[in-house]
Amino acid sequence: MIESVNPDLHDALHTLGLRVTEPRLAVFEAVQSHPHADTETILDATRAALPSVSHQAVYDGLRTLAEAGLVRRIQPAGSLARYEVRVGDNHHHLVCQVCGRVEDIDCVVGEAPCLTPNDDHGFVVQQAEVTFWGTCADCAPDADRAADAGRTATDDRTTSAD
Amino acid sequence: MIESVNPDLHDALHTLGLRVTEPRLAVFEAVQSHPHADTETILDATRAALPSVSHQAVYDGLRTLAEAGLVRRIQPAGSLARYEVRVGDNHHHLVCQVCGRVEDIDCVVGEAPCLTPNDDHGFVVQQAEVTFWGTCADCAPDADRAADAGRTATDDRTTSAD
DNA sequence: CGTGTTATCCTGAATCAATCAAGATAAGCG
DNA sequence: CGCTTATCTTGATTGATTCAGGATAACACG
Repeated sequence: MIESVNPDLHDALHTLGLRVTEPRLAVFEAVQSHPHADTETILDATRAALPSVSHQAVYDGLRTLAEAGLVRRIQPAGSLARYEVRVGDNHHHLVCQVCGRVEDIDCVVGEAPCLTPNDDHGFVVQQAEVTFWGTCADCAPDADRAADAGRTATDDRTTSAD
Repeated sequence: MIESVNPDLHDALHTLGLRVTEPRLAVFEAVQSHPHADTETILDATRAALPSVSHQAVYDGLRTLAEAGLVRRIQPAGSLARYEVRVGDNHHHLVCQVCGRVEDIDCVVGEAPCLTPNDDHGFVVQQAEVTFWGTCADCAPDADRAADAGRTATDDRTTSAD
């Protein structure tokens, strides 16, 4: 039922010693076609291709693919887990504080060195994750309306590395 | 039972039209003395000062204080909600992927401009949050042992703005 | 192409942080 | 000091995620 058998994915799973199963392929395609979708959306999308797939197989597939590095799991504070297939390409996220919508930020202005902590507290740092919090265009009108009551000069504030 | 009645906190609550209650003061002090603690730890710490306080009052107090901007709620992926009293001072976090321990990073090397997205997708960006993922000193031995089996040149990789 | 091993999936139940609801209490104004 | 109502208490509920045991099928091997 999976029309496009992704050869790269097949090989990647195989190389990692993981079995190539229909649920896994369907879950991967669902993530691919629904970037930043939460688990329930992935579940629905997976069932569109493989109607009989179980709830558990999708959870398990997402975890396995994430651990294999084939999908990336993100979870902005207060949000459900979300998944995407873009991995290892140095991008970050922009999250709407109103509706939770997520967009990709290909890179930040500036170079990687700016993402080095000044004191690593003895940690071995493996990754720097940047999340931009804001209000998306669709939700902006609501925010404007709500803010109209108490608009002040502080609204001029835009990005701050807070 | 609250030995040190924080005058600043008292005023801040009052100015915001919020009532100054023992549970709120105790919750604030618990957060202050247990940086990055999760809700259960805050609950226990609050009860050390105010034994009869309810579960709900602590949840409510944390939410109220967070909405008032008096405490900051952070929630690294896969972790429970954590709280801290440092607000508005431009700092970020370093999270251990093994034990979940959180440390503060006062600032990143480089300037705020490096934390401006290159394409805001129509969002009004209010804040940039940086989370460094790594392994803390206490957990490092475990990681070393686990990695010994398959150590490769890629282990040289340190920070990347991934 | 058969066969065996076991990773993976399915069904169904459990977990548990967090939230909701309704009545009781007390903060703070006049 | 008394009134209003924000806040707290008690108790139940939600809901994403995980756990468990038996059934199925991927794939290594002969």
